[in-house]
Amino acid sequence: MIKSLRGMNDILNKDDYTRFTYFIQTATTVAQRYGFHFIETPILEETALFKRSVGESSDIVGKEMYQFEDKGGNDVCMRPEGTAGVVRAFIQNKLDRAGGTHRFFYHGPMFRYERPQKGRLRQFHQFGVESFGQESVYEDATMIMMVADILQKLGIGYRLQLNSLGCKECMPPYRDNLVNFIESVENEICEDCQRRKTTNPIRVLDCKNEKCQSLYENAPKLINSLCESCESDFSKLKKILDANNIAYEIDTNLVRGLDYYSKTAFEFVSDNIGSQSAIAGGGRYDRLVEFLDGRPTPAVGFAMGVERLMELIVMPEEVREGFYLGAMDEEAVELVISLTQKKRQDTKATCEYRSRNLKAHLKNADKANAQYCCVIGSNELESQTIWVKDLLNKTEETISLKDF
RNA sequence: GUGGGAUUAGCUCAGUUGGUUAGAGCACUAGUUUGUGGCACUGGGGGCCGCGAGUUCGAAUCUCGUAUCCCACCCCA
Repeated sequence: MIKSLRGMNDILNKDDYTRFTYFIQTATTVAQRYGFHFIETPILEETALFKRSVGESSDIVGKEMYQFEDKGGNDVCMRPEGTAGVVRAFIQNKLDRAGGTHRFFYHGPMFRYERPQKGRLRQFHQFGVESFGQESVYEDATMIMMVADILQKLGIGYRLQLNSLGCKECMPPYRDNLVNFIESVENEICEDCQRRKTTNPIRVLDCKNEKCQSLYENAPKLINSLCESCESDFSKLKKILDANNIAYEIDTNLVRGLDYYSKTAFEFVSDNIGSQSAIAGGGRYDRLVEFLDGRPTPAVGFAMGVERLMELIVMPEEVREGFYLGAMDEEAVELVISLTQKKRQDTKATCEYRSRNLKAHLKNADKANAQYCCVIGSNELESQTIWVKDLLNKTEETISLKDF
């Protein structure tokens, strides 16, 4: 038997597909209310796009990409995340030159060659949004409120972690400062941290090793080294979140794994889905458009992990809807099919192709979760009527076919 | 990539010190006398016991390999 590849799942059982579609519908509705519109970009992109945007020092690009040469000899990758493609499309379509604000939302599969675990798949789905052209930190706050809105509508509890990664003014000096500090304790830190020192020094701060953590207690903190503009934006952000009743915790060790982030960084985490606890994450990336050869354009965005959210969703109760039709006489089957077809123009309608007794039809209608069970037997056929029972209100009537 | 646990019906799981035709609940399907659903009762279908080797008279059960899922690390949504 041929099976799906490791870490790549089908979404086909009822619990999965109802949750998946409910999530996409809910998130789409919210994003549209915030004035975002749909964008779809290719799954396959030139490898260079991800190397330049996500960053070669990141694990995602360094060891997790589905990268190969296509038949035309191009070095291509299946997208490991969504932002790079949207930024590429933004620049390619010259929206960076058009000016103004451009807001997009997208959803689709992403690919990372990781060791699978609960909440960590090789093909997984993200819902994300990107906003271009807004320099204001209020846009960052709006992003966070949008995530909170979506989660609230889905009945999902969360903790929000917040940090500022600084900008090109305050980050580099801080980084040098931190590297100096790391060198001062270099002999005592773990191997991973020694590697991080050169690849991505900020990452040492959230090392899980207890010994490292105790050494880093005295490490310089970026939050205390922010420049005036970053400091003021971070205060504004906290203030606006306070004003809108969004609870958060400052996590000075929060470092997003993608190199393009600056200033605001945030992560929504859940304590109920195991160790892969990040359910949404995002932040500002003011320099990425320029990195990818566009005109400098401020931008901010986030992405949500659909599979991780799915099991947390509190699903609304299923409601009875539409019609079920059946025949109790072989002669009536084709009439039933035509009537079902007619009903489908306005609502959900299903029918049974076999002629069955009334009890069987009522059972079927119940299982199909229809509100109305409609049956035609020999009596109805003769009088050109149809028997209709409302399964919800337990009422029934026989009506003329003309009025059905 | 490293370490650990699991894998038996569509789903959730039993299965004795290795011993006859491998079980249950749910789900599916058909009936319970002829036109009234959810409930109940009675039948029925459905298993290469993950896959491949080995030990044995005999393996779901023991050994090894392999695949997948799960847990932790790592990483991140």
